[in-house]
Amino acid sequence: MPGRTPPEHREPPAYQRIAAELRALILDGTLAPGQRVPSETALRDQHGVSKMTARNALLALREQGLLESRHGKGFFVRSFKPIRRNATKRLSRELWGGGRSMWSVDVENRPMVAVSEEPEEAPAPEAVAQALGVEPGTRVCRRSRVYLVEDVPVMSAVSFLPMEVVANSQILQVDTGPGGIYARLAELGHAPTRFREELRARMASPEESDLLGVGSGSPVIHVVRTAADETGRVVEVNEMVLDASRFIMEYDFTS
Amino acid sequence: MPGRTPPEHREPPAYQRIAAELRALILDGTLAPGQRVPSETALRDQHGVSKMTARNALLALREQGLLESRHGKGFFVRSFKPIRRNATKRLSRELWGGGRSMWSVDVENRPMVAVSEEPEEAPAPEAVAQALGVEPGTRVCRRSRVYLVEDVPVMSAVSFLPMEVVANSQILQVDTGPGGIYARLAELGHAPTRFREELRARMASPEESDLLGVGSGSPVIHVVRTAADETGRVVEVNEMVLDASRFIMEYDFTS
DNA sequence: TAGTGGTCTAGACCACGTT
DNA sequence: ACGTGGTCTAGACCACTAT
Repeated sequence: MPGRTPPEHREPPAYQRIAAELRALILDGTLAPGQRVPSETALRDQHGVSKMTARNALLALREQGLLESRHGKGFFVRSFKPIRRNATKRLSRELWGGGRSMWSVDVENRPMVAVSEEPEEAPAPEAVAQALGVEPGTRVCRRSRVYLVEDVPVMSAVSFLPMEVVANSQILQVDTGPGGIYARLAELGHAPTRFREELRARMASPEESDLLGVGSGSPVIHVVRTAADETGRVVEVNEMVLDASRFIMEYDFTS
Repeated sequence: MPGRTPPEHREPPAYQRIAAELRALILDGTLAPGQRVPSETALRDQHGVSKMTARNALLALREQGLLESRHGKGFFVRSFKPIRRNATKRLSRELWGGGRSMWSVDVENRPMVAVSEEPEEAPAPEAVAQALGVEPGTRVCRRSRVYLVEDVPVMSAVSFLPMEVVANSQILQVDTGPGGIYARLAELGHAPTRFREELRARMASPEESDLLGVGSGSPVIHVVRTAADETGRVVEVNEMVLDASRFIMEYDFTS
């Protein structure tokens, strides 16, 4: 006879009870962000369950984004200090006067620094080629970079630009100079003025969770920004992958 | 002596091998969306592992959003037929002429129908009160609804509107009439013209995965839309939770 | 009744990180 | 050496769905 706890009518499973208990401790602040939670063995002893059941409770919370695990160290309460990213800066002040926003915790914007790879000439992926209006496989300028906040990567971005536009410009250098890509595009007579951002949320792939340092099973935000100049010519396609737990995306617009 | 497979130098765990195998079958279409994948016991026999290990492979894929499970029926390949939601309709045609978008698969927009609850007068939650510019706890009009596509819920939305604005209007009825809330607000002299959407992605809470019918561990998109009239007065705060696997969010804007 | 997923046990060994 | 998470076994029983 296995030592099962006698199931009362419609009792939730043990791992959920344990998870709920920890969840409460996290939400009321008893377990603070960054802090270690009781280990698998500790929970096993405390609750008189097997190690697997204790572990299941922790996994459930990790899946819900409340915990992260570090091999050999423990499970830790994840902190959510969101970075506000407002794509429509020009409009926002005009419309809202700077104030008034939900989730207004932690607005102090810590600096975000970009670490760029060497730009390269590469064939355009299918979808990018279509957006740029070139034949699939056409060679385009590819710029890849990772953004860090407090030395941890929070976002990766890959830009694609048509070679005819950027040829012989500083955009082909690692350092694009003051104002970045967009300033250089403006000097080339292709100032980007029209933008579209397409946005999805999904689970991080193994590579992405590795790159962004988030646990497997964490969500990411996948953004494709298409930028066109005044004539409607697409001059940049920028594919971004963001650690969803660190960002709030803001868009302002009018009727 | 337990019957472990002898670990070669740096071999990936068995459940990951099995998961990778299934993943490949899904990605190359051998296992089509909606189709059932081999059961836990089938995988156990096929790969000579324990049931728990087979199950772990399936759970990993579920966590990555590739599978969903139905108790007593099986694990099924999830289908991704995205719904495009363009919040900035007015601008989009103007800027992009209707065409050109990434992820352009499955654009045929299946109709989305709303099922509304009876509107009610309720105290405004903290954040909502702040956005509406009223005292916390002030009673406001609360409209809750669920949106269905092909009879499955894909999004829930709760709107909050100031009582002074909507008093004695059709907005307090279940059926708001042609054009919906915004048309009524316009008639009341408060046509919403300025919008902000704040957007986060995170794991679904247990209640949300229940409501949206997504497996535990699926991501949702959490949007708060703030709408103001010409004078800048906030006339609606709309909190939406979307099944992330079903939506592509589109925003168009200018420099 | 049979097959499926969901929970659970009581162990085991491995890999990682710290002491 | 020790504590931690990560993987795994060989069973068991429960709950749900179908036949």
